[in-house]
Amino acid sequence: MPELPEVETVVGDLRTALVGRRIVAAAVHRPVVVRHPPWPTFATTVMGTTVRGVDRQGKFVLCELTAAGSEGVPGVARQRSSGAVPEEALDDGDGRLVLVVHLGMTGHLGVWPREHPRLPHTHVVLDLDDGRQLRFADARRFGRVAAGVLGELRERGVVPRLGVDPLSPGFGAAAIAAALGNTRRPVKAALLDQSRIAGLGNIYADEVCHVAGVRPTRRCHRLTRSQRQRLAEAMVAVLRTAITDRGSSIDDYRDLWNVPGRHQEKLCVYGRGGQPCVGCGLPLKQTRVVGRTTVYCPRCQR
DNA sequence: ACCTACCTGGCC
DNA sequence: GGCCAGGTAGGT
Repeated sequence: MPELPEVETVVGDLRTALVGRRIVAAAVHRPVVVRHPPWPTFATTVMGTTVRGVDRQGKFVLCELTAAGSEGVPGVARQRSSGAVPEEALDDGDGRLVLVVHLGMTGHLGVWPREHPRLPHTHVVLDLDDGRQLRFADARRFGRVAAGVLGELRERGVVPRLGVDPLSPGFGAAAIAAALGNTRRPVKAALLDQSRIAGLGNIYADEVCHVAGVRPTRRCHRLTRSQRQRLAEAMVAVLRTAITDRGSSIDDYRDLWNVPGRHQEKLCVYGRGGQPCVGCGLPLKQTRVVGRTTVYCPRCQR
């Protein structure tokens, strides 16, 4: 399942593959995956645009597009045509035209030569000016694509308000710890709540709790200062390591070229219910918290 | 703050 | 043949 590290991996690879490329054709084979604007306007919105940059907000992939035909027009083309521009230099304002992709559970973005056979369940195909195609495939169709001005997409709820991004340079451990809040809900609920903390899903929420030594069932308002601090630090450490490993491929996640990540082998608790804890050897407990399968060590996590 | 629908491949 | 996986939206 694509969570922050998988999305970050895809975003980095997309940046290399797409920046500077023009979208010369757009085909939607399964209109229901296009969240906005209604097909076929989606196709005309992206057609003829050039990709200026690729970044991420939580699990949302944002490809910044120039308006069609605006390349080289003074005052419209921006001073960052090289593609080697650092991420921070990108306009993160709501005025930019963006192609938005959320991968949901089984969504996949691929970049392939036009003649390369398509993966099953390929719903959207964008032809690029280098003879390759950006393809969106998704067996379970929980994923969505959209295009438009970011501010309008926000107003329409296509891109929701997201909480702090644990890897954003703008947020330190204190801000992340505060974002957990003081509710009586279990800490796992807060970790999964994208409007508090953006980017964690079921896999990394459990891993973060394990590394922090906190039970996923612990209520937020009962967290000690030190537990909050450890959770904040664990988020950064777990997510960064997973990104280094190019994400976790449990069942479906693959990168742009269909290559799996390698972090699944390093997961401490996810998918390991009943197996011995890497810390103490006691069998890991598998339960259900806020409707999600949850695994933790009853000794190492309090 | 909770519940259910959405979806399909994989597994018992 | 039926159930389960889970991110998000939308409803109560």
